[in-house]
Amino acid sequence: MTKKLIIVESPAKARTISRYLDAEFTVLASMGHIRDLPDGEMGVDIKNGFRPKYTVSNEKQSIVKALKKESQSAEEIYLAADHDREGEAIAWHLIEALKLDEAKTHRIVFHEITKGAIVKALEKPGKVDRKLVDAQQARRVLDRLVGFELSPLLWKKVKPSLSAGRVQSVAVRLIVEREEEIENFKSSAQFRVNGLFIPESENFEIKAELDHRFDKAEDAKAFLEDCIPADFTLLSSETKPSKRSPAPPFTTSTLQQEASRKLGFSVAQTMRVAQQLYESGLITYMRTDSLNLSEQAITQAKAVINSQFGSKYSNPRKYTTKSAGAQEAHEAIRPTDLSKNRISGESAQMKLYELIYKRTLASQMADARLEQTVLTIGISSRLEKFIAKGEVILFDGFLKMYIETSDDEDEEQADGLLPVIKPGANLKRKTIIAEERYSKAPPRYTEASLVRKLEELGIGRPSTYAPTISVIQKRGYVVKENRPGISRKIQQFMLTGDIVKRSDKTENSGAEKRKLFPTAIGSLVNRFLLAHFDDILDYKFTASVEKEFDEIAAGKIVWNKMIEEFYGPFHQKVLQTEKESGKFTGERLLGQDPESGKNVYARNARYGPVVQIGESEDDEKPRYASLRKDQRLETITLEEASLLFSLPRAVGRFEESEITAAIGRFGPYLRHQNKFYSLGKGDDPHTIDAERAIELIQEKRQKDLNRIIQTFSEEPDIQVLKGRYGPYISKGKNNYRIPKEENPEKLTLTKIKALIEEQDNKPKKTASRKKR
DNA sequence: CAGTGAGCGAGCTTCCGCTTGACTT
Repeated sequence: MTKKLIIVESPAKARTISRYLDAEFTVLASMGHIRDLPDGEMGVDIKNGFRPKYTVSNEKQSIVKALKKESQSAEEIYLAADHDREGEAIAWHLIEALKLDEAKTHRIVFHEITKGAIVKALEKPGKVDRKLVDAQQARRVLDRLVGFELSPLLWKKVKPSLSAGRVQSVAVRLIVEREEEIENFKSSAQFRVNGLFIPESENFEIKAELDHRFDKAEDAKAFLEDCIPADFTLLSSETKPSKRSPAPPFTTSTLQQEASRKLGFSVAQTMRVAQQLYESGLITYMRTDSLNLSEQAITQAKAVINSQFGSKYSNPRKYTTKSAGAQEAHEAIRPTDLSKNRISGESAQMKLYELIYKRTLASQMADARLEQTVLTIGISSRLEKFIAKGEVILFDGFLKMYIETSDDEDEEQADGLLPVIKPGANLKRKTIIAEERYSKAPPRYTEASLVRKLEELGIGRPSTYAPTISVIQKRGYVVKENRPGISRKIQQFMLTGDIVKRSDKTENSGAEKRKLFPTAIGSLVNRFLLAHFDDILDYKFTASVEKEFDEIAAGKIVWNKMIEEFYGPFHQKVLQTEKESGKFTGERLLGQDPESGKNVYARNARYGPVVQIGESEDDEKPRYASLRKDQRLETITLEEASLLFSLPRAVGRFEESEITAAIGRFGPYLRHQNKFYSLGKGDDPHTIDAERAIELIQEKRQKDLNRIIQTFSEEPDIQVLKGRYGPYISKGKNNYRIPKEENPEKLTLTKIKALIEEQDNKPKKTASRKKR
């Protein structure tokens, strides 16, 4: 009975649209692309104009079948995939795979899901733009050729199962190069001087910083001493108005960044929660690069702001996208109903919704008006000046709703209100402090800041940011980790009363939380690819091929011609690298071992980076030692290598057995009678002596003894122990729960055996189902 | 959990960009 069929990409969209239309319309979803290149082979006929071989994957079979059935009975078919390159291709694949009759098939597009927009789109149907489809084919084939020729090369030259691609390899490069920048960064210290002053006849402290920083401690100290007899006078007081504007509404990338900074969400978590909100109809589509808000949203925002804060807080705005390669098929991410300021549901959903709600409304609010005041304070004994900066909010505007955060950790913050005082006024000095401050290396990437960088370079799309971040971690190129910083001494001089006192302190610097670090294999693959395929690893590669895709879409060049021009030289390089270069281990000659005179190398081996004494070809096997986690193949020195070879080291004897010290996967440890004892921060495996080692062993034994609740002479394998999560039963390497109602001290051996039996046989409890 | 590091050779791995469930734990 259906007469008209509309096909969109997402089922949530299909549901909404069908609500707006009469029963003569059926709206179905294609669930994204319905066909693609096959999984297990290249699927591109290189000799015949790069003709792609498209297949319908198993998981899409049932969708295609359903769409086909419905389309055969429909009088008119409207293909309403997104209005961008991929959407156009989806529409074309639908025609091909469903064998649609061109005469009754139409292409329609809309950028917001409102009744008006859909009706308007239906009124002027068009045809699929084959040139745009060709541009998509070029994109698809290029990515396949690059990925499926470079990856096998890596399997041969570096390690099996690795991968390379236009997007992921650049993401890894960014992280490797940032690490190198940090490694090469030379931190320098300068003395910053801050003073507290009180104006005459005022009861107010002014914090001011000196307009000069001192390189040397003695200069900083001399300055403070000069300040002892000095008079302080206000030289000038300048006030000027300023304003601050709200941030635009969210795109995928900015949502990921803010959710990471404000809520601590990973990129994948943000997308998972956003998807839930989208499917519940609470927000618009979450994979978008558009800043656009629909007319209806802007109107509703205005009404909500007017009624909640008054009309002077409202300032309807339209934002335009600046980011490279944006395709703008959707709206910005916003609540579907701006009158709903909170939702019920899981905590993560509520938090993310609130973030989106506030950001959207704030983007439609008035600028904040501020007044900035700068006071300049002169010193009678010196030429330098103290500067105090103050900022007062005259009108809060959007700040009432939302304040965007920044990645920059130590942004200068202006103080609040400063008193009105006249130039020429005298000020009393309270304390002046000169403190050493070290310059900071560039920050390591977080998942979200890496996404921002990729977007800036025009690499990847909203739908691939999260998968890309996860694939480079899955391949082992990159790890997300916390790392402790190092504490260092800070020199500080303080002037109070008439005395300059030295008062040093320590600060912890360089501690990292959930940051991305390159692994040994990540750095190695990056070096290999850069050495042979620097053009593809070029940060501008995507931008330059995108330009050609645009030319294909404009009909200026033919798609397979463009691919041909790329593939020729690329494939030559693949062949040449395959033939001419051997296995790539990143081998470096560090020098000679002073004992044997043999060569010392650093290289990547089967289980990761090692240092090696002697040649692999020699009859006598080389000696190996693994690198520590904080050491890198590219930078390790001969001295560091010889230190690694000094482990495992014999420390002494205890109870007739040898104690050895070494560094393992979990840090430094002692080994004695096949038992392991972790070394803490205070002990170094290279220098620890027998006395200290025995002390540690006995400490650990005592601790273990305290853990024992029950043992059984007839079954030495079985023990009842106190653990981190309460008492438990241990048998060999397995652990077993003790039911709450049992007293662990009184458990009999028979009862224990029954518990073990019971838990061995019963599969683990299934987790409670997720509510929907 | 605290080791390994060679080579043989079969059979496997891999890209990016659209979109959701259907599977476990």
